[in-house]
Amino acid sequence: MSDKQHLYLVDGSAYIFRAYHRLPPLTNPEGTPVGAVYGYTTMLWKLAEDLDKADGPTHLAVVLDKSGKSFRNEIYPEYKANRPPAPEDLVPQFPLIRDATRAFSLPLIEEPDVEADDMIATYARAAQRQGWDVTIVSSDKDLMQLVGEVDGARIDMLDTMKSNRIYIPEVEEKFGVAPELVGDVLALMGDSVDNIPGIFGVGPKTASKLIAEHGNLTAALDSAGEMKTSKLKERLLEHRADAELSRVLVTLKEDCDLPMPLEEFKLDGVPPEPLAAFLETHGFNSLLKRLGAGTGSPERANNLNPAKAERAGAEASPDGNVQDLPEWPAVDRSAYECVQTMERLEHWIERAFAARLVAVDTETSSLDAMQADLVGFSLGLGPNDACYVPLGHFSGAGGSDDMFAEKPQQVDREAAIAVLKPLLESDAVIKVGQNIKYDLNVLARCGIEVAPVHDTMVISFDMDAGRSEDGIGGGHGMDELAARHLGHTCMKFKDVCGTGKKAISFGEVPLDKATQYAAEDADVTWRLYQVLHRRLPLDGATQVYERVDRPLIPVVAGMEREGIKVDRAALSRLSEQFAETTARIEGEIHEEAGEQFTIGSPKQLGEVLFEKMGYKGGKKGKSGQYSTDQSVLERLAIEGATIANKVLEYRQLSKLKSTYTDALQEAINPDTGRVHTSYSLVGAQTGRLSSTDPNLQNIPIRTEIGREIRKAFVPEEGNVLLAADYSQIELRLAAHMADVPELREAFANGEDIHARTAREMYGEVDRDTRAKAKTINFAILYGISRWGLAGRLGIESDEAQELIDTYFKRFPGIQSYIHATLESVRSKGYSETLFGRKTWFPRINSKNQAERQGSERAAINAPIQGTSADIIKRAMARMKPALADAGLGHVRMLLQVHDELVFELPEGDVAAASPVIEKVMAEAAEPAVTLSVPLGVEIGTGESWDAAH
DNA sequence: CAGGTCACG
DNA sequence: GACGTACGTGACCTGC
Repeated sequence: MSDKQHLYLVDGSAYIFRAYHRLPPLTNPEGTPVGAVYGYTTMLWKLAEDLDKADGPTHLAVVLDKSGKSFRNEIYPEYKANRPPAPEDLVPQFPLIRDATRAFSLPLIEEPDVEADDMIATYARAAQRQGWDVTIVSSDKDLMQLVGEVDGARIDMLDTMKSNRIYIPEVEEKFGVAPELVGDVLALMGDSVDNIPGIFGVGPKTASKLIAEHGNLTAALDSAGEMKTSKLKERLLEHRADAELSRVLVTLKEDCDLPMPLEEFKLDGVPPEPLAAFLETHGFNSLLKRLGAGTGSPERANNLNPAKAERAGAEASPDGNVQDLPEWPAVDRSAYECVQTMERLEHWIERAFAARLVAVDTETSSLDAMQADLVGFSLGLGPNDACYVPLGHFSGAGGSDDMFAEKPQQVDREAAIAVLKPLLESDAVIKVGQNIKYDLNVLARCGIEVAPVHDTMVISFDMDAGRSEDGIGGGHGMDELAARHLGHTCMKFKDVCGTGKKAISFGEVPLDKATQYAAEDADVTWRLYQVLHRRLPLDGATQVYERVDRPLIPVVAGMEREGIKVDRAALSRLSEQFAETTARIEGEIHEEAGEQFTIGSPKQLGEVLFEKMGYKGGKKGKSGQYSTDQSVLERLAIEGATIANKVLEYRQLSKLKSTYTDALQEAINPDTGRVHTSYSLVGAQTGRLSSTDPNLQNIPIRTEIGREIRKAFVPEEGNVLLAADYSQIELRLAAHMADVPELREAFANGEDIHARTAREMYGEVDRDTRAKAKTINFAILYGISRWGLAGRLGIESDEAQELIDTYFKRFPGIQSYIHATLESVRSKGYSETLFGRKTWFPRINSKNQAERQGSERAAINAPIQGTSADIIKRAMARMKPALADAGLGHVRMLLQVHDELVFELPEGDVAAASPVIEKVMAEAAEPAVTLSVPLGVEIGTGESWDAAH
């Protein structure tokens, strides 16, 4: 046996985070949480036991991070800037970790302003130079750079949680390159935990491939020039500097000052007294017993550690620790538990309380949260650590209420809700959902007010709106997110419930299958949260998520539950009236055409108009079909085609009937008697909400007949509807953002903005010039083109160009705003609102002109439309507390229509509520943003939505 | 399921 | 030289 020295360096800080996540929340006799300490202690115990083995330590030291800044912060202030604070029941364990180390009489290295990794690297190299072998007790990927041999002295790593050694082959397997190139791979990948940028969109796979192919980082970056056009190429070229900075950040500092010479790390056995005292203090009785016996294997010894938790910990992921995210075990649907007894349910709920963060998903009988019955719910606590709790499953025909239906063993519904409620309402436990607004509504209808919440869908939207990965798509649905971020394919709902006529409700799904599907959702949601949430600060999206969108989730859920009353009888009368009129017009059209045909078919209509009847008109689009839209028909009408006017009227009425008067009656909820829309928080790339089932954001208003439909939206007896509109908010924002003094001044003075524009452009204001100015103003907001403006104004395109030139000359701020916005979007890939909301434009540099120009127009509009959306969202989030403060807690906010909020309130409260609503809306940008224009708010009230305008 | 059309901001 | 021609949505209808 050689007398070769072998130094063990324990990465204590990394270990305790992992132990914290892995182990159950034990407490010592004093009530201090000690779960992580216990894990740490058993780990040291195990190392100490190896003392006499061949490969065991002759020297050992524990290295801890001490708070402070390292050299990395000097070159990159954002380094580790997004680290969340340590969980509050881990904080008191840090000093205990030191106590534990001292109890083992082990040297402890803890230097201010030096990171543990650098200290470990320095000691490891120093020992290696002396010909010692070194084992680094850690699984930190950054440290893998050190692995290897110099002159017969080896550095390897030991992951005690997985009990495996990491040497060159293991590193090569993980990174696809030799250890000395690991830093280059890391530089490309980046690290969201430490806030190391890397190259966005380049993950471990691409990074190792590039480095393996080109040999090093510089060569890999240089190769981008020769690559075929691709996302990757763009990213490599654009973010080269980030990668180079990252390379410096991931490089370990190997020449720190050594606070203690290596020789002092010599192990001389563990004196039993201090250790015994420590074990006793914290109630680690089984270890204490082993110590008394002088032998034994600490890893089996625990009376603190419930057997189940031990098992779960050992099988489950390393943990929720970030460095190990890619090491999660694959989704294993057989690992999920179907909870069928109260005892097991209480166990899960206890564990969820301890975990402080739980993924929640409800399974129901309907996609409509306001009609859905709760069929079951799932909880997720970690990778493959998830359960499904069936509540309303049944088999056989008749439905869950059928007394003949067979029901599997399930927890009693009311009892389950009773134990679930404290968990879901606890301030101390974060509930994570994918589109959790849905679950909020379902559960609110069960009497549970879920809070606080996170939503993986919204987090994704706030970082990645508009982004589309090649081939995968850019949506924010769970299946897509799982594919994109976890490389996992989710079980499809239709594989569980079938599709079309054969579809069954989730309650009919057998429990084993239901458990696989439902618990997987919770598992995947938990994983997505881990991956996405920590990216928020890195992507600069924390502000928008925390200050705009996250607070909005419960607010919008509440609005959906409120719904709005519609006058069914009035809608019904309109439907009848529209039916009669369309029938009459249909006859007239057929007569004029000389044949029966389907007027609602653009194909048939086009053929009748342009072939049979011989009107002139062009083909359009790839389909080769005649266009028969409004503008075409209006042109024909001017040319004397009476049939065109009839078709227009027919179209208008059949649209109003099918989309509104018929559909809205159908949409009345039988339980509440009101119409409940569903808002999508991720529907519009710009950050606007969208409304579906039914869409209450496109209720007619522009025509007299259309307004009849608005009249059917009414308050309850004794109440009124109040509509509060931002006036010209997008133009105001344009005036602010583009810094146009004339327009700012006009808004400040309360002038008619289109008239002011007309005065600036034409020198005089009349009906005609004001109308033109109005068109031009809107054209600006939407990204102008000479042809587009020409089409709208009915002028030639060179004349339109002159108008545009005049506009830019009068308002040079607008031109430079557009220029600067486009330049920024071209280089960064995204636009930004005043509140930091990003919208990505992946086609902004497309070679396809139409594609590129389309992106350019959208990119000009997005900051303005998006800022407006941010502002009204902030107003919405503040509205309820502001009203409550004014003693108006009963005022109900019902609808949002982009620049308008609709409320229902007792008539007598209008005078008190109006100024509160106006103030909240007018001041909604503050204090985050101070606008140079006032935000005007117009308020109206009435006995219908129409009357409130 | 895509395309055309049209309702809204 | 052709491309399409104002931004953002959702619902309904027809016809493949």
